[in-house]
Amino acid sequence: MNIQQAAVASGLTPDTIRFYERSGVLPRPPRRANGYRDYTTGHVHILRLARGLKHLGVPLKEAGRILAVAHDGTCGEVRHDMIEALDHALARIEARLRDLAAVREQIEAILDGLRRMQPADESVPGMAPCDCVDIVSTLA
Amino acid sequence: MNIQQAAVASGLTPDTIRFYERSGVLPRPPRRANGYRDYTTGHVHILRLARGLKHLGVPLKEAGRILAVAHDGTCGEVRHDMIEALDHALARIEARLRDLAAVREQIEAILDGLRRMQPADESVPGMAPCDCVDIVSTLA
DNA sequence: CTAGACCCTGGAGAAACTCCAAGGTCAAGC
DNA sequence: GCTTGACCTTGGAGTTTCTCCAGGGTCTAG
Repeated sequence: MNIQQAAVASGLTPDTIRFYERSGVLPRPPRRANGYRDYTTGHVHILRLARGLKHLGVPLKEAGRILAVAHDGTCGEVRHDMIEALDHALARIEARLRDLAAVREQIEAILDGLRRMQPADESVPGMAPCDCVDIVSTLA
Repeated sequence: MNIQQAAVASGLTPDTIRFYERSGVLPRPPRRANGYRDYTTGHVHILRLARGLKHLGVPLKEAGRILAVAHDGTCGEVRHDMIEALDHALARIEARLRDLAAVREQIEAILDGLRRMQPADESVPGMAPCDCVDIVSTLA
């Protein structure tokens, strides 16, 4: 699998993947005769985890350590520290899930306000700027 | 409420809040006689939304438009575009929630592997580096 | 009235991408 | 075989989004 396919499969971009590799965050995939990177489904698995850690705001340096364990099962770090890092990541995930649920509610409320505003002319985009102070300001 | 309190209440840092304000992403709060920014709970509400959008990776420019609607109910943009932007944000949230759940499973699997490794010497940190190839490599 | 913890602004620095130039590779169609 | 367009490579520059000072003012408690 070439880098483009790995990117699509993992939700990252080829540029990001190359950047991660350059930075030592990702394991280097083997190269084909022509020099192209050659990814396996195992690599994609790691790429997806990298993407998840990125979404959590885990610094690349720490992400690299976690990915190393996931990839070849060796932790250069002490096992105790590794477990701590992973527990930390888990806590971040829980907090983030709560966060996002709250944001979803906020956005749904705003959308609801906007939609109730002018139920007409839905089919006409490019209208004049709208003013919906009363409706949306009730959301605070 | 001063900027530090607003920061704690919203989960952002004072630096980030000032940066957002400088960038035109956040509404400018009133100032006290001494020049200090003075935040209300309404502002905190907006700050929290800003944090959520940041977590989603929404670019600041787009976040600014959404926050403007949430703050004073006016969309300088056309309503249709605004709804589109918010729908887009909602879709991002759903995808992100799925993402994080998957990452949680991945991390739990790795943790499980690490914990099963050496059930002894848990109380002794600072041990030699560990090697757990067999256990963790079964996770892929 | 002093010490410590805030606040302000402006600007430098860092982290994590993102894009581009210059050039090689490949698969499809003529 | 040859062209065309989409991919790949590297290295480096540019952008976004913070993050951290420096230098100075303000506030609260003892």
